Amino acid sequence: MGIAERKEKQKLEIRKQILEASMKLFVEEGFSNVSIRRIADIIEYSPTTIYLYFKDKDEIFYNLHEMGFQKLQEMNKSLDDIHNPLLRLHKMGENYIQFGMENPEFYDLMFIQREPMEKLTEMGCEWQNGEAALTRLRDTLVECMEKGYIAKTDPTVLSLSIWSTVHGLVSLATRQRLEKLVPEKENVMPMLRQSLTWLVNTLDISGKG
Amino acid sequence: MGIAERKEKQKLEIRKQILEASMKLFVEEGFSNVSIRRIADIIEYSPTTIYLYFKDKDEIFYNLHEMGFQKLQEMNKSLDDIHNPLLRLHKMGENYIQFGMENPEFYDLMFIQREPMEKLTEMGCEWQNGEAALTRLRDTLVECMEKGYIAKTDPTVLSLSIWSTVHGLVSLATRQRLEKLVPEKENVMPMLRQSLTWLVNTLDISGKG
DNA sequence: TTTGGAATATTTACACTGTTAAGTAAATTT
DNA sequence: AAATTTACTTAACAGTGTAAATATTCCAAA
Repeated sequence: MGIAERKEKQKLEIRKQILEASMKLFVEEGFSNVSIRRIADIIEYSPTTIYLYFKDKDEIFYNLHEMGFQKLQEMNKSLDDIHNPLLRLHKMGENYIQFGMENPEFYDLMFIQREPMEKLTEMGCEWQNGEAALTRLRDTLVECMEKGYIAKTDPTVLSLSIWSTVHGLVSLATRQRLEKLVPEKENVMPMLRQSLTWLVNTLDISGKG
Repeated sequence: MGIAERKEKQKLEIRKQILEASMKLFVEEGFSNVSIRRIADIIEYSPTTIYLYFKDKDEIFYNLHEMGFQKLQEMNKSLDDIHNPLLRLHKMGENYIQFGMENPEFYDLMFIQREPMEKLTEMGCEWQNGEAALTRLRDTLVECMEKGYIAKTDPTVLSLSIWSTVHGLVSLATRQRLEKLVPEKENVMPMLRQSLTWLVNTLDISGKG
């Protein structure tokens, strides 16, 4: 059936348009300025048409949240080249911080806003993207332990500790909580990096007998 | 002038009523359910009256944010009894985590939402509460270093690292990002504690020559 | 005691928000 | 060509924060 197929494609095309318009608003004007009506303006359809393609606004944000993970994943491709697992861990942390600071709105959606997670449980499925990222962290940590770069300990606890640290760094910075600790804007990123370096150095036992 | 004085008191009284109503809504129904109109319903005034006592909604939230810090400060009074600075650091972290998990809405306002910080720069003043808390952390760390409990390093960097870790723990937990890592709800708090314990143990060099 | 003015409170209104239900026009099938 | 399905729009509801205009209350001076 050629017609049904074409229709299917048209439907996907409009879906794509909606997401692109949302993304544009989202990146250029931030989370709070993405409204159904403004999306509708951009794609030149009436606001209610959007509901024929997405259940509600949160479903749009859920999709944007997934795009964010794709972006991060892309950034992390370079990690495969790093054989030393501790160096890889360090670079992984740097990428995470850089991603968060350069894409604060995406970061919000991925790790701060409640909506995407609620959508997830509503749809009864798993947080595949987040879990994949977490698994990568954990695997790297286990490798570090096996090769004697860091002390042996519960990998889950350690994953949580490290993720919390980098997430804490990014979210405190993007939510303006570091203005006293780091008064000048241009020093924020270096400071976050220093903090991460401290963490990795503290973990490192390879040079300590 | 007895009359002017009484009027002053009445004005403060209504201010207090507004804040109490906001707090009630805030604690019982959460951030997003605090609206000017609902506050007005509770205090039995028209919505616009509120603007005679607060410049805008964010100013109300700014005040709630300060109340949150008072609550946390109250919780931290017990810290004075702990002479061992490393133990004190540990307890400080536990209090922080407990406060965040038990008062997620306050925590939001204090460390996640952007509004209170924007209000702050708008008013041209400092984040006294946050800074005071940070100073306590830093002082404790310096004491730990001086007494040989932890390795000597830049106290600012270390303050940031530790704060980031505990903030990361609380915010990932309250924003539903740990559901894969810690599937059962009742295990979340213990897990956060374990993560903190790992951090403190890693810092501790007192038993290592 | 009455009057004028300041302080306080309310009404009305604007410009938004997400979302639903009903109505319409076009495309496709019968 | 008529009937039916699909795609889309219009109108509407129930909210939101907030500004301006209006009304009311209160107190001090004439």
